[in-house]
Amino acid sequence: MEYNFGDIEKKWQQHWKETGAYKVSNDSTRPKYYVLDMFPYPSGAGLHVGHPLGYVASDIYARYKRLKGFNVLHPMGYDAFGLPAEQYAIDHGIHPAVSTDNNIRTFRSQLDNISFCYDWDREIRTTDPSYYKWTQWIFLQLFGSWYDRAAAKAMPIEALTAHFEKDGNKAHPCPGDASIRFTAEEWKGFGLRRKEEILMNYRLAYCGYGEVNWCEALGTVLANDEVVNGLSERGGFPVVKKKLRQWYLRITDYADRLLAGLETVDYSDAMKEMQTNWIGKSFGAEITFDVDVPGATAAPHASALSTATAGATNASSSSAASNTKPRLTVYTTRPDTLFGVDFMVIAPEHALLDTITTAGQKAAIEEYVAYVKSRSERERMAEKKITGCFTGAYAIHPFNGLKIPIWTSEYVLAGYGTGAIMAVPCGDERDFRFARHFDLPVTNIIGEHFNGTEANPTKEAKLQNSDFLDGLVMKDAILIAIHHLEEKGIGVRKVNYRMRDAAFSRQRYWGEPFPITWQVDEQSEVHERGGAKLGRSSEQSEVHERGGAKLGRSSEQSEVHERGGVKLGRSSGEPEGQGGQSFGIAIPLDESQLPLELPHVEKYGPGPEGEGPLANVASWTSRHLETNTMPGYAGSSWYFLRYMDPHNDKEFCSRAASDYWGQVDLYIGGTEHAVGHLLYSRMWTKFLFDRGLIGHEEPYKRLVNQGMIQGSSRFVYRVEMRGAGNVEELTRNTPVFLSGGLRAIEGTPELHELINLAVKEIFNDTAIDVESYTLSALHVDVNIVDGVELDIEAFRKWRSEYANAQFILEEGKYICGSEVEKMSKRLYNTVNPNDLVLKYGADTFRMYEMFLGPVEQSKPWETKGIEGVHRFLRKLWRLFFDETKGKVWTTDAPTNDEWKAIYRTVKKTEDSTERFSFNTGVSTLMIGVNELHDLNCHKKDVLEKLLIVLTPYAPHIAEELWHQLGNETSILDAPYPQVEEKYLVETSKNYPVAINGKTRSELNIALDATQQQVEELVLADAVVQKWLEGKSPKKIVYVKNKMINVVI
RNA sequence: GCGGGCGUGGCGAAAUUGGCAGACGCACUAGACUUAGGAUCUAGCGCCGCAAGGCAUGUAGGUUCGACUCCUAUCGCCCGCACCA
Repeated sequence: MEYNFGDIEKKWQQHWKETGAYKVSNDSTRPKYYVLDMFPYPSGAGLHVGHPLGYVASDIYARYKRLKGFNVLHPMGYDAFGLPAEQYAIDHGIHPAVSTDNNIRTFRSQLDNISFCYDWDREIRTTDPSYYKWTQWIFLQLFGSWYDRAAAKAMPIEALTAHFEKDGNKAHPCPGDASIRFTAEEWKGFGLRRKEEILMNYRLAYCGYGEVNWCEALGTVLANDEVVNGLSERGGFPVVKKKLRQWYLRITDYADRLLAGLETVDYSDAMKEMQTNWIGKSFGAEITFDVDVPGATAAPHASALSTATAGATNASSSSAASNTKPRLTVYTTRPDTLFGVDFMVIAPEHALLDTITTAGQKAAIEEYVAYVKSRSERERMAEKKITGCFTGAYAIHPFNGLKIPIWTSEYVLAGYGTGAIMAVPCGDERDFRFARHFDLPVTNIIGEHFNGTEANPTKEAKLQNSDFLDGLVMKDAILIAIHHLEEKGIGVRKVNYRMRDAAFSRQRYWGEPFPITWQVDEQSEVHERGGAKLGRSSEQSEVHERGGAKLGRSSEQSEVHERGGVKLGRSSGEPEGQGGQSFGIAIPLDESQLPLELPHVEKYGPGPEGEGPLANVASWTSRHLETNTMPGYAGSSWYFLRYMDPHNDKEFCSRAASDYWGQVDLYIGGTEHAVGHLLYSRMWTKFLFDRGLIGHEEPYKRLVNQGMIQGSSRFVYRVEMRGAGNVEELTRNTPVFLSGGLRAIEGTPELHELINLAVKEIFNDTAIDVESYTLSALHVDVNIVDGVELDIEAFRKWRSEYANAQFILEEGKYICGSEVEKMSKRLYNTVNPNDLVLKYGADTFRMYEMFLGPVEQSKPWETKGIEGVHRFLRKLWRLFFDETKGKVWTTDAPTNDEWKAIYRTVKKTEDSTERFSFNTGVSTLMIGVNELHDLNCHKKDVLEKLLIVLTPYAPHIAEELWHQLGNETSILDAPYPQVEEKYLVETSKNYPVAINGKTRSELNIALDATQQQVEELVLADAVVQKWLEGKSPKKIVYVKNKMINVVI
């Protein structure tokens, strides 16, 4: 009886399906365990062998936990909204719903082939209205909530209006615009529109204008983590800054808790580090300096910047508009260096720039600002030139009254801190280079720690030239400096975050519609002018002038800092006029109107004014519905909850279900979601927790990041020749390839001669004489190469131009070159799991994926090695059945050695599985089978235990043999074997005996031997005697159950 | 530049707490069985050496009776961040 994996696997897959073997109940007395794979996007390309790595690992663990008696939730579904489907629709005219459906089918069949233990009754798709109904519902909860900073949790917006009615917003400063201040009386006096504008500045999901990452080619806005080096992550298209009306999530209010929560979860240090960096919390102070503008009395005129960007109206809020002297606020993490300030630098977009520029410097500043505008994001990132321009103005040092020149330079970013810095060249590298470049004097406040040629960012130096801070160690001076600043009323302690609020809308079709309608009241000019154009008017809104309440807060990258007076500029060449407008009142749909279904469209082009395609749908715009859709991460931010209660049409997830399943115990996925998906879903979870909708505030208890499977490319070497006998022409139609091993003698006369002879023979023409040749390496499909040996016939069929290819072989074979590269269709090094499952079976495939190496490590794929794993399964089979003799297993009682072998295997496999060391798990099973084979053991009692521990790795063969042994129930629920330690107890051990740390001999000694007994035995040993050469040892180290070391 | 990770045979790797380096597998070599072998089995397989033995975990030091493991420096590769004040 042979191991016929094809039939066996088909049979059991069918059986498990019919018996609902993977169905999971929420009602169980067993302890729960939740294993989750990161939500896949079903791409059109299908899976290659790299994709299922994490799925196999989580599947093994889920099956293992089940055998261990847990009620295991292990679901799968599809994050199916997204750009590629829409891009495909644009290119091929196929509706995203259709292509997505096709992709899911392909995906599913590939998954089924590998036999995962998913409960498919719980499958979810983000594109399903019964799913996105609840995405919309959660959005409405976010919209209807604000973050109470005092209580450090999200609260319903009604609680906020109650505060306003009572005390105004004194106790709850506006997170969106700190300049908004009002009393209870004023609040009551505001009209509806004004009230809504104010509330919008508090909501956790809010609408505003801001600079966003706009990708023209994709026609959409991208989140920060979707932009790589100024290009879109998908497709690599250029990304520019553009102002658009956007929805945002106020994730910044959760920054501290997202940071603190990392202490409570089991993620890799690298992952925690990435998230921590992304959040970018820093401590420091904001310091305000008086500014002296020589010769300035006249009202500010239109500056270079505001001319270039008509939308930049924020200047109206800057101090320029008032009659008071201008003041400059900087953010610094090093207030201890206050006396080392030699100049100030403000961002070229800084609102104060026009105001403080002196008449004499005006032309120079205009020229500089124009230069900065001309530089693209990419250029700024690529070449870090030192540039800048003096404004003519001076800041006044608050303690010593010195005049500090104010410069502007692009190295200071408008989006971080206050958009202005105090430059301390002796302690900051960039400041120092700037000072050097412009020949500015450098004050040394750290004495010998500063060598005059290089800044020293130390915190350990004792301060000098620093007035009241003199003699203090810098790190101690920080708090003292802040204290003085606060006392003087010119500075304030300040925590800053690098993270920005998350842009939460896309100008696209294939996403969740926002359950929002826009009401445009009688006061709104937008209404009169734009009708359904929903605030895309190209002219200025009057809101600013009227109320000064700006909704124009923050994109993810460039934030409007009202207090610091930074205004947002725009790159030149963009349409004007969307800055800081209002856009009517956002009215949430009633819960009963959900889901707001995505209407069918035939065309996917942008709306009349650059909105998403929904703006072209009359039935949509007539209802004044929001035309943006939600971004890819909306549906994936809470999906792990839906799996717990997937068919609930009353709630997103019942509290009973989420309390039962709780956190995801094990979450497996790639690192690419480190700062995107993981932060967003952590925030959503905290929000749902705050609002009492779930009982835990971290979604994923343990996160494991699988490594990437790289491709192992194969190359053939085409020989291009010149010479007599028309060889060039001949080899053009009949390409000649040189076996890779022969490259070792490239350039030698031997190879030249070899090629010459070979070509003469190939073309049967003695007139041919090769004068020179070059080799060019070409990628060849790895699937027609066995290890490194090319299948010549398959190669000739691979491409028509190689149909009559000729080969110069070595030892009758064509050997390919190889190189590890990214796995990619383009490099012909992708391998489809389907092919391997067909050839070796799913069990072999699963085990080989694991056998490759540690799950978390990246490693290249080598198909050849799969045969070792396959041989192992066949060897296992032969413990039960012989090809000719048939059944060989018996019910005889096992010997002690056999028990020992099996229990050792059980113990080590369990240990490996528990540690996620699946590669050693597989090798332990191999060792076990090898041992049983050597013992010639075919005993049922032993083999049964082997099968159970094998089940998570190779379920089909385990189930088949389990039944062959006469079992009636499924092995999937068999009890995991208990190790009987008595068989593993040893009475003696073969100790390695080392001389000076080097193993020289071996001695079998009883485990309970004493030091003295051991010393006697060791000294009696012939090998030790030899090494001692008659001397007596200095010392004999004896570590029980480990080793013996004789020190001479 | 900053942060994190990793360097072990021809290859993928193992060594869980500082205790026999290279388990397990691929590839390779020799042999057996066989009509056949891309099946199976047996043996070998880090490097140098006939051997005794020596040398070996990127490199150089250190701690220790003992170091792949800990410490210091250095080189290389991978990942993340990158004017963050």
